[in-house]
Parts: sequence; C-alpha cells; structure tokens
Amino acid sequence: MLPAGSRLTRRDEFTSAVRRGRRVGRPRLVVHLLVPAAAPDPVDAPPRAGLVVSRAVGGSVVRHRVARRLRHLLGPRLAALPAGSRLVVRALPAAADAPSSVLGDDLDSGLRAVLRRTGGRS
RNA sequence: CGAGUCGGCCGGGCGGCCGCGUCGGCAGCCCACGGGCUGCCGCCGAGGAAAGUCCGGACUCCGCAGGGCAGGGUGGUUGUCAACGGCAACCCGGGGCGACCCGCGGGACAGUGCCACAGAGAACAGACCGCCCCGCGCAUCCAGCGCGGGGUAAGGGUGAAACGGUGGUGUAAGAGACCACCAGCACCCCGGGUGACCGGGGUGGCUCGGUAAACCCCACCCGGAGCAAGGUCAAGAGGCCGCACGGCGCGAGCCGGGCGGCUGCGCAGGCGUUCGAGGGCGGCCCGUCCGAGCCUGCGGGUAGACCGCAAGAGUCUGCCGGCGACGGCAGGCCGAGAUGGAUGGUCGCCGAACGGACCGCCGCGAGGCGCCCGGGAACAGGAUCCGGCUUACAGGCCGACUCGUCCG
Repeated sequence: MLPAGSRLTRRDEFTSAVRRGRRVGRPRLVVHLLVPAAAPDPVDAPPRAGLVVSRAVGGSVVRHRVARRLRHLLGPRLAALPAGSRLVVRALPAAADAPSSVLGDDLDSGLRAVLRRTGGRS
C-alpha cells in the first residue's frame, strides 16, 4: 500500500502525466513519467504514482490482483524518482497472468529507460 | 483477592458389533451388448451456525429501435474487499472513574404535512394566577377591597418542549430596550489534517422548536429471472396448419409416408379477428414490431437419463508492507455430492459442569482439600457454489486490558 501522500487521486493528475510525460512501453505495461521543470523541495513534494488497469486486462478479480501486485512493487522503487514527479503505470493485457517477479523486471527496465530519457538534463 | 471490559477457541473422545450413501475393486446372475441387479471387501462421508433466506457476488438464460416518466437501495470520513447494507481505523454526538460501549450519523431558512394529553397559550405564540398604572365605587386614622380600562413574558402553574442563560442598567411594573460574560446561529480570516473535522481570531443581528423508520430534496449505486438457471440425448404418442412428393380416381377428392411450424387434455363462462383480443421491446406512457386467439373457474393428469456438480475471490505456515481491516511473495494441504434425499443405533472404557451422606486431614468457625457415590451433553443437519449479516445454543477453555484493595 502506498501512503496517502504518494498517491495520485485526481483525474487531471493522471491525464497530465499520461499526455505530457515521457512514455516507455514494455511487453506487460507502459510507464509514463512527468518530471517538473524546476526541482522542488523533496520533503514538500514527494514523488507520487498511480495505476491504470483497464477492462482489457481481464475481469474484476484479475484486474484487482494485477493492481495490488503493481502497488506492492511500486513502493520501494518510488524513492528513486525525482522530487515532484508523477508516475503512471498502465497495465497491458499480458500482465493478467504474469507473476510479480516478471512484472518487477518490466517495471525496472521501464523506469530505467524513462529516467535515462528525462534525466539527461538534470 | 474482588468487581468488570473486550477478543479468540472447543462444542464429547477411543474401541467393538449392527446399519446407511457416493465411488472403486472382486465374484455371481440377467442382458435388447449400452448396461442392470445382488453379495463381499476397501476409501471417503455435515456445521459453527449446514438455519433464517436478510444483503452481496460468481455462474446461466433472456433482453439490448427510440423518447419520456416512474421504481428500489445506500447515507460521517478515509480505507479494505470480486462485491456488499460487510469489515477496519478515525471523526462527531451520548454514556461510563476506567478498560470500553451505544448511534438508519446527509438536508427541517426548497416546499407540504403532523405535534396527542395536560395547559390561558404549541409555531408570523400566549394574559389563568400574579405584577404595575389609570378611572369609578366602598372603607377611611392607616393598611385595603370590589368593578371597569390598559400595560407587562421577571415570577407561579401545565408539559417531552413555553421563543437563549447569569448579572447589571433601566422602568409605573417590565422586556436584548441597552451593556458585560457565556451558550448557540450565520459569514469571513489564519493554522493543522488526504478527509470527516479540529484549534484560534474577527464581524453581524440579538436567538429564529421537534419530526425526514412523514411526503419530499440532494449525492451515489442498481436491467430481468433464477441450478426446477441452463445444456445434451432420448420420447416426441395425440391434435391443428402449411409445403412439396407418391399412389388411386374422368373429376371434386381420397389414401400414404416425409419435412417445417404451433399446441398438454376435458367441461363451463367471458372478451376479440383490421371499430384489433393478446404478445415482444425489464415496469408505465408514447412509439414500434408481430398479429388470431386470449383470459377466468372447475375437474383430471405429467414432470426420464446425463452434464451443470465442485481446485477456488479456498486454506495453513513462514517472511515482508500496513495502527488495522487486508494485501504481496514463497512453500505445503485439500473435504460429501444425495434427488425414495445417506452420518444412525447399541455396548464397554474414559469423561467436564453439577449434586451428595459417612470417613480422613487442615481450620476457633463458616468452610476447604482428599476419598467414595450419583450424574451424564445444547442448538441443530448440506442440496449450484462462495463472502457477510442475523438468529438459536448445555456448558467449557484461553488471552489481553481496566478499576479497587492488600502485601512486598
């Protein structure tokens, strides 16, 4: 479970991260990351994350299980993100019956790629 | 030691004999070769609530031209869950010294309705007693008494509730009429919190009842029916209609089987066939499509086999995240499947609560311990499967915490 302060909750926060953030695709998920132009104070603005698991992934039992797995995987990786950034992880249909270890690998490589592209200048 | 609060667990055990259900094996008998019957052996075989059927889901079928209107549910916040009216934490209000408990906990300046009895008066309140002023009369030394007119919500009394509370100013007596503090309401600002909300400050007018498990308004959610769902295979007997075919006949037609559709039977009554019964489109209206049968009562029937049907939102252990509900990862484990509805009976041993005279020990004593005897288990049982809630229950065990007292 993510603490309340590290969660994306409002609709516009999701759309801005998906529309304006950097996007990297992996077989089972897509990573969107939006880093603010001016880096704020890390204490005031921790990195925040949200999940998108659509009907295409499966029925509601499957969708909730995928969301719970991603949520647990996201927790320790959040600290590595720049302050104030917004992360959205979107699950693809192949994520439905992937174990946590495979999802973790996809998430790691996706995060590395998206940080390499955005983090080049800061 | 006493009084209490919260949570969890168990709910007879072992063995013998007789018996029951599914499945498997073996043997015998029957056979229309699909199988059936009987006997023996073996494995497995009800619950914490299997219950009430009150919620929520899975699963299955139906529906998914259009427009409008109804209907049902939920109700602090944030989480959790497949979902919920469940659960957790927190907030607010109330109760308790406390552990903790209780709350169907949105809105009553959107509107409407209802507030019994008592009481003078109960929702743009209300002068019964009382208090005060004026006039008249009586009395007249004073105090006063009666009648009439007026003022007054401070006091009495009624009530669940009487239009803010306390103190003062004021006045004929009084009143937020005015003032201070307090309570409450509305609005604004600052700070904290994801949020319900909390803390602080200011301004205002002086106060403006309850009931929404009354209608209603607001926000959010919700297609219908249910395992007798539904599917496959048999049986499709009988009746009616349509289509093509074969045979017979000069012909109208008759006979025969085939395919497709509808229909369970008899009697009685009612409505209806373009002046449209009835049905489909979740309910209603409009609309739209199909359209000749439909409805009610009485009588008498029928409901084969298999699948669905059991390994899934399952459970246990460890580690990790979280205050917690719960979740992630790894490993282990796995339970009946009836349909005439299977778990029972009996015997032996053990057996808690509880009851009891003698005896023994301890104690001044009430009594305690031991021995012995008696005593012997509540509520209740699957039927598609899960998650909850609620209700029933002889009794027992364990843990955490609170308060009081005593000792150290």
